[in-house]
Amino acid sequence: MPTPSRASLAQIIDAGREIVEGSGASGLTMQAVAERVGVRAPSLYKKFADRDELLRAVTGATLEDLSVRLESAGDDIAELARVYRSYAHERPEAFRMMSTVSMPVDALRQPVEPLLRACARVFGEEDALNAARFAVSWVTGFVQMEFAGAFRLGGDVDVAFEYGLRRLGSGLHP
Amino acid sequence: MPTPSRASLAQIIDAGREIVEGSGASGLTMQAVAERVGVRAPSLYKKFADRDELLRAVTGATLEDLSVRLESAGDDIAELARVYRSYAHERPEAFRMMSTVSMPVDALRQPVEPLLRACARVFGEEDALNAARFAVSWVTGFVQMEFAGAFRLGGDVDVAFEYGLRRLGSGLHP
DNA sequence: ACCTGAACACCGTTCAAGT
DNA sequence: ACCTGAACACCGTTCAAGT
Repeated sequence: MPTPSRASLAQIIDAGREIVEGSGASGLTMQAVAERVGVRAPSLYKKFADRDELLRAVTGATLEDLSVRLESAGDDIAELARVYRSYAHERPEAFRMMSTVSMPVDALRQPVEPLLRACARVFGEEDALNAARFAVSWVTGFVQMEFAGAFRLGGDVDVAFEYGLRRLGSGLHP
Repeated sequence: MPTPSRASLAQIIDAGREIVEGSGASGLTMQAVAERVGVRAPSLYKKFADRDELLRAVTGATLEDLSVRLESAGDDIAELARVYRSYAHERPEAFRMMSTVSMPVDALRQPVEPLLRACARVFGEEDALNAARFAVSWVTGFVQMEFAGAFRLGGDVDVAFEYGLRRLGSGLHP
């Protein structure tokens, strides 16, 4: 007779996200997820082809989370960058996975949407994509180097970020 | 009686770099390195405390490599960025490790030196550090998103890079 | 001094057998 | 239908025993 699955997909993903926040991506093992969800590791293969698919699902949830955050950030490019960075500070491990786990294109479309809109408003449709790529490259790189400890040798990092935001502004406004 | 070690530190690191280029960081196992160097895995622990230390050594070699490249790139910020990106394209896996493996501060000092000099020349000592961080954040983020496949949804990536370089220029020149 | 086999704990993954 | 124990291949790491 049909048996309902003991752990829903959403439950598994949530468990995964909690583990990531606590022990990083390397702590996200099939066994750890299974245990937290009250099941044995092999059962997870009913929902995910392999660990990589689970990583993608967890990262996908992070991207959706971030999207919501950015949506409610308004139309200002600088403000979007600040919200992006503060999200990264809030969930450093999840943030890392965004650039570590290779995601399908569709998952990346949504979170860039707000920035794309902001850029289109300021520069017109034509330059929007290039401008958005410029901005997103800078902010992503900044946070990543910050996390990598590359900004440890002097100067205030928050000041450097605001400096960058100003430069971004004058870089984008012709 | 004293026995000379069968695999030098340099040989091990070189073996590691070759493996990385072929199979990525995840392929850089103690066993794979040991085999390529003609020794058993436990022997490697004579030279490295653990796998992480080996990863750092390999990444350190990459950073030195990159430094040499950048040194011979001249004093132009845009040119430095181009050289940086082309190095990343040449050794994508090694490049990934630069932001994945957590490195000691000292290892990061050398490769930024040329950019720092270029920025000091253009903006003076005072703004050099902030300007360098702005530039390095952008170019690092750009290449990383390029590798992550974030730039797959339209537009030419090379064009976007040159666009970014122009924006970087007008962003940095007040 | 350096190297090794054997062992341990821990992975991901498969699959036949259970309900 | 879903779940599981057992098994396999593969890790990192330790250590006593070999030369």
